[in-house]
Amino acid sequence: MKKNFKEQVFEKVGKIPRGKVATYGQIALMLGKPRGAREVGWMLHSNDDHNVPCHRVVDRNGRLAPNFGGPSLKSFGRQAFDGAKEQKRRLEAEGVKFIDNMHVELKTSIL
DNA sequence: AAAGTGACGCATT
DNA sequence: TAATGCGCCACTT
Repeated sequence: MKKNFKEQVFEKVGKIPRGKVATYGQIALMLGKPRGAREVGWMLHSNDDHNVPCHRVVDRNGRLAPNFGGPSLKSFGRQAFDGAKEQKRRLEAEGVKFIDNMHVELKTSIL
């Protein structure tokens, strides 16, 4: 259980204001790693701290992380993505607008 | 230590 | 919401 990177990632994600989302790439950029997008998402899946609103983190297209469509997939099925429905509802509750069932308005990104 | 892995990003097909 | 391949960086075994 290292720290460093994860800590930084969590901090950035935790700083995302309510009603906004951030992309892995942007977070990575903030950490000084323009190509570290993967690592950002990785920390989240590896650590999935319930204090970190992973659901506010989307990919560069504004799409949410792959939910694998159902809780049957033990791979993730975490509180972060309890299900596309759940996640969408959650983000909408915070003021994030969806352009599709899986896409949020990138205009709502922190950048 | 080396290889494998991965919730991405971008170019190409 | 194409799919595939390559690159990047950190973590695990």
